[in-house]
Amino acid sequence: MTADPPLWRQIAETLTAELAAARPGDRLPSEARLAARFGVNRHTVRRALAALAEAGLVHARRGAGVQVTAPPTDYPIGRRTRFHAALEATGRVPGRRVLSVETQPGLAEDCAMLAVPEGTPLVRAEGLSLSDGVVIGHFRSVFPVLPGLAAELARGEGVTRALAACGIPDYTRAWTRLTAVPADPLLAGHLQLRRGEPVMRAVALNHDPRGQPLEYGITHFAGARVTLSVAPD
Amino acid sequence: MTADPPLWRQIAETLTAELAAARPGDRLPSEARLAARFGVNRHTVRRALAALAEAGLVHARRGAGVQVTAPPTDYPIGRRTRFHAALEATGRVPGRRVLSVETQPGLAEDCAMLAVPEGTPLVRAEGLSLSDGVVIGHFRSVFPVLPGLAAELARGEGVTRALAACGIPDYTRAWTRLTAVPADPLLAGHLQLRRGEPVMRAVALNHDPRGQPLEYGITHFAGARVTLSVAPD
DNA sequence: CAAAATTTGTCCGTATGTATC
DNA sequence: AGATACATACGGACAAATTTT
Repeated sequence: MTADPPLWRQIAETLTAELAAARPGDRLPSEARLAARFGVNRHTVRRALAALAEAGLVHARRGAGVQVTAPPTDYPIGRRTRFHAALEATGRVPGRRVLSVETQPGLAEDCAMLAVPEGTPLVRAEGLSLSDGVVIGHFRSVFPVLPGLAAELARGEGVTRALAACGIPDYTRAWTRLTAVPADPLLAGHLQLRRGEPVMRAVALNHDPRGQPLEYGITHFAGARVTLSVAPD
Repeated sequence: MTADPPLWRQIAETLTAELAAARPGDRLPSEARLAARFGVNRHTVRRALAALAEAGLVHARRGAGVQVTAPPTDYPIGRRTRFHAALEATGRVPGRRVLSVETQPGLAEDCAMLAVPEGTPLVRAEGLSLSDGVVIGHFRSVFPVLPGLAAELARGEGVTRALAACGIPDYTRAWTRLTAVPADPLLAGHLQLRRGEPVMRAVALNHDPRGQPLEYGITHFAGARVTLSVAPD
C-alpha cells in the first residue's frame, strides 16, 4: 500500500546519482537506449531527462545527444562590483560579447530610472558575459547620452573603461534587486539554456559619487552556472 | 514553409496573454475543456500548462484544478537584514512556522562555517517564512550551542529575539551567496511549488560585532513570490 | 558534397491511478 | 459514493537537427 514515487522520478534519481561521476561534456546514452535499459517507454525516460535538464545537470540538443552540463561560476555583488575584476580574482578568463549599442529615445521605465524626462535619447547596450568562454549572463543597460560613450561601449572593453573614457572615473552600485525566473525563449537562446530553466534576474542602478544615475541595467545569469555573492564592502 | 512554433507554445502564449487579465486564485478551465477549445490532444494542453507552471503563473493540484498564482513579495538583503522588520516595512504581515529545532553534532560543512571542530554539537533549526499567510521561503540554520537558545528558537519569535534572549544583542551579515536553482521534490512541497520551478537559494553567514560566527543558514525563496533587494547600508 | 542513419522534439491516442470536490 | 480532474505510463507516427557514412 506504499505510494511509490513515479517511475520517471526514480529514473531521474538514478541518473542523477550516476551523473555525479560524470564529467562536463560527457554524453548520455540515447533515449531509446535508456528506455531499453530501464524497461520503460521512451516517453518515461524523456520525463526523467526533462527533470535533469530543469535541474541544470544536462542539456539536450536535437540530433546530437544529451550532454552533462558544466559547473557554476561565482560572481560577487557589492557596492563596487566589477565584472572582469571579479572573475579574474577567481582565476577565470572573463569575456564579453557586445551584441548591439544604439542611441534611441528611452522607454518610460528607463528614463524614470535615470531621472530624465520621458523620451530623452539614451544609449542602450546589449550583450553577453562570458567566463572561460562559456556564456554565463546576458545584459541590457541604458546610459545617459555622453560624448563618445556609444563608441566606447561598442569596443567591448567594459562599462568601467567606457565611462572612464568619457570622463567618469568612478561610479558605485546604488541598489540591486534579484529574483529567480524561468528563461523565456529569447533568453534561453542567448544563455544556451532550455526554456524554463532557472535564471537569476538582477536589476541594478549605478550612479556617480554625487548620486547622479549613470547606468540602469537588467542582467540575466544562467542559474546553474553562476553564484552571486553579497558581501560587505 | 514557415517554421511555426510548436502548438503547445502557441497555446501557452495565448493562455499567458489571457492570464494577464486574471486574478490570483482564479481557476482555469479543465485540461479536457482547453483541449477541446484549441482542438488539440489533452497532452498538448498539458505541455502548455507545464510551461505556465514553470513560469510561476499557475499552480496545478490533482483533483482540484489549475489556479492562477499570486504576485511576488519584495525582500531586502543587507548587512542588517531582518526578515520581520523588512516585511512589515512593505506593509505585509510576516509569519514564521518552525518545523524543528534540534541539537546534534554538526556536519563537516556546518562546523567549518561556524569555525568549530568537526563533530561539535550545534543547534539546528528548520522552518518556513510566511508573508500574508503565504509561504515564501524555507530556512535551515545552524548555531553554536548557547544556553537556552534551542528553546528560544522553538518559540518561533525569530532569530533576533532568540539571540537577544541568550545575551547577544546584535549581529550582522558577513556574506550572502545567491543562486537560482530548480526546486527539488522536498522543497517543492514546503514552498508549495512544482518540482523544478525556479527557487532562489541564499546561503548566508551571520556573525557578532567581533567576527565570531553565530548563524550559518540556507534559505530557499520561491522565485515567483520573492524579490531580493541588495542595497548599501 | 550528398545521402543515410541516428537522435531528440512534437503530437496524437488510450488506459489507469489518485486526489479532490 | 460518485463525478471530476490532474498524474502517470504506454504505444505509435512523423518532423527536425545532427552526426556519420
